Amino acid sequence: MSEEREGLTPPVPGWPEESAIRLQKAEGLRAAGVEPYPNRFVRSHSLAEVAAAWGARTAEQLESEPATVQVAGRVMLLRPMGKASFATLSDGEGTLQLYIRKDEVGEDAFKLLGLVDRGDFVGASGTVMKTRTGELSVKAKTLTFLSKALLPPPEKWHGLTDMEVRYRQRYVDLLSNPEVRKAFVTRSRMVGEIRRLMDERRFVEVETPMMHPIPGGALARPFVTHHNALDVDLFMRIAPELYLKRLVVGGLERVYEINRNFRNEGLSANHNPEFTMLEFYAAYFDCRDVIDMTEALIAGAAAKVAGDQPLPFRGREVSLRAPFARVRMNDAIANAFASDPAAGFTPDSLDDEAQLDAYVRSEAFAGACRRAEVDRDGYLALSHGKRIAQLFGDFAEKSLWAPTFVIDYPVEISPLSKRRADDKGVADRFELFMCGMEVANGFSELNDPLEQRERFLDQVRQRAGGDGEAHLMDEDYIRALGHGMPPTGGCGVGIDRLAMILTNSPSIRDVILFPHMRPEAGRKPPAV
RNA sequence: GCGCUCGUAGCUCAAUGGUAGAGCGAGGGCCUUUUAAGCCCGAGGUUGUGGGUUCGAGCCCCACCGAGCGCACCA
Repeated sequence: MSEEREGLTPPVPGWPEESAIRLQKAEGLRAAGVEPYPNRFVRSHSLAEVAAAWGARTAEQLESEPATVQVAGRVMLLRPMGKASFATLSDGEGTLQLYIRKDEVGEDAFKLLGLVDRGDFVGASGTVMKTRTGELSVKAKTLTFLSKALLPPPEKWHGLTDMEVRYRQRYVDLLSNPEVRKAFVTRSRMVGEIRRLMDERRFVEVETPMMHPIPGGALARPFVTHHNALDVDLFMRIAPELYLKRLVVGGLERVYEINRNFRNEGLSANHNPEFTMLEFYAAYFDCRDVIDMTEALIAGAAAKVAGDQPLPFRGREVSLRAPFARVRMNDAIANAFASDPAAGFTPDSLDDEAQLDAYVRSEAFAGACRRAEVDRDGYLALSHGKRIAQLFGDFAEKSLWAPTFVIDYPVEISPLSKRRADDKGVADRFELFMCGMEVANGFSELNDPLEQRERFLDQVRQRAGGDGEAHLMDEDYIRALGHGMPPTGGCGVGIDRLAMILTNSPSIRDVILFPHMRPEAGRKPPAV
C-alpha cells in the first residue's frame, strides 16, 4: 500500500499529503457513481430539533413508536467498529450521533462509508433511537454523501489553539471550537436587542456615508482612499456624527446607525482599525436624557443576552444592572490623588490653571508619574483642558471597573459638545467607562452655528500646531446648523467592547470575526 | 512604533549544545451499541526564513517574517 501512496501530490501546492488521500476518496466515490458534491439534500429536522423532539423519550418508547427523520451535518467524530459505525454529526447548532449498521444500510453503502472522513458532510435517513448508554441517535437506513473536505480538521480533543490560525482561518476556529460560535451568536443577539430597544423608542435606523470628503465627528487619524473618476481623495469615516446631526436638522428627530468606523491607529486587545459603533441622536434630549437612555440600552441588552447577574470578565466580575455610577471628571481625578497629600488639589482647585500648572511642574507630580509609570514630560506641553483629560486618563480611568458615567469634560477636548447651561467652563458631556474601557461617549450637541464655527477654527489652529487628530473645518456642517438644529442629545456606543463584556472575551479580536492582521508572509497583494 | 515571550509532523505538545519524539489524525489489519471507542503494524520533519558561532545548533548570536502579551496612541 505504501507503494501506492508514493508520489501522492496534494491537489493544491502547500496542502498536506492527507489532502491527496482525501481527494482519492472523492474520486473513489465518483467511480462508484456517487457524487461527492451533490446539489441538494432535504432535511426533515435540524440536529437540535431531533434532540428537542425525542431527547426525553426512553429507548422503549422510541422503539414502540418509531420516528423516521432525515438529518445532515459535518462528521466530527467517527467510531468504526467492523460491521457497524458511530458518527457524531454537527450542524453548528447541535450534534447528533448516527448509528450505521452494515445490515441496515446494505453492503454497498457500508463500503462507501470507508470513503468518509472526519470533516465531510453526510446526510442520513433512519429511525430515532437510543443506544445502550442512553445516547439519542439516528439508526441510518440510507446514507447520502453531501460534501468532501479535502483538508483535515484540527485535532478532535484539543481543537485549534494557535491564535494566529484561529483569527486568520476563522472558519476552522468556528467549526472546531463551539464557544467561538456562541460568542458571535451572543453578539448578534445583543445587536438585535439594541435595535429592538431603539425601534421601541421610535428611532429611525439610517445609513450615512462611509467615505467622507472631510473626516469628522471624532478626534482621530483617518484612512485615505481615492476616487478615480472624481480624482479626489476620500477618507474612510472615523464617525458618522456630523451626518446624523444633519438628519436631525432635516427633521429626522430620532435617528441611529449601527455601522463600522475606521481609525488609522494601533491594534490592541481593545482596538481594531475598523470597529462597530452605535450612534444615536434625539431632538429634545440633553446630556442627562442621553445618559439615561444609554444606561437603559446597555443594561437592557445585557439582561437580555447574558442575564441579569454579574458577568465574569478578565478575571473579575462586573454588573451591568442599572443604575450606573456617575462621577464628575474633576472628582474622579481628585479621588485618584486623595492618598497623595502632596497633590493638594480639590475638585474645584483643578480648575485653577495656575495652581495646576505649578503642580504639574512639581517634584511631587514627577514622583506620582514615576509610580504610575506615566510620562510626566508630556504634560508640560499640554494646555489646561488637555491636562485635565490626561490626568483622568492616566490616573483615574483604569480604576473604573463598574459601569461609571464620567461627566463634565473640558470644553477644549469636546469641540462638538454644548457647554453646561449652569457651568460654561465644562462641556455638557459624558463618557461611560466599564472594565477599564471607554464604552460610550455622548453629550448635548452644540447647535449654535457660530460657536461651532469658532470651535472648528480653534481646532484648525491646533492642527496647524501639529495636532494630527484635531478636527477639520466642515463648512457644510456649519451651513446645516445655520438652518437650525433643535436642542439635541447624542451618543456613540462601542458595540465590540460591549460584546466583549457580554461574552467574557478578553480581546476585541474574539468578538470580530475577521480581525485585522498583517498579511500572511509570501502572499503578494493582488494587482488592482 | 518600542519592550518581553513564542514559532518543532495535518493538529496538540516534548526534546542539558551530542542519533528530532509522543498523543491525536492519516495509511494497512481485526472488531455489529461505541462515546476522545479499543487492539496490532508500518509511515510521516529543510525544527518560520536567511546568515553566524561551534568538531557538532531545534537549543547560543544577528537579521528578517509572523503571532501573543505589555507600553504608547485611541473608542
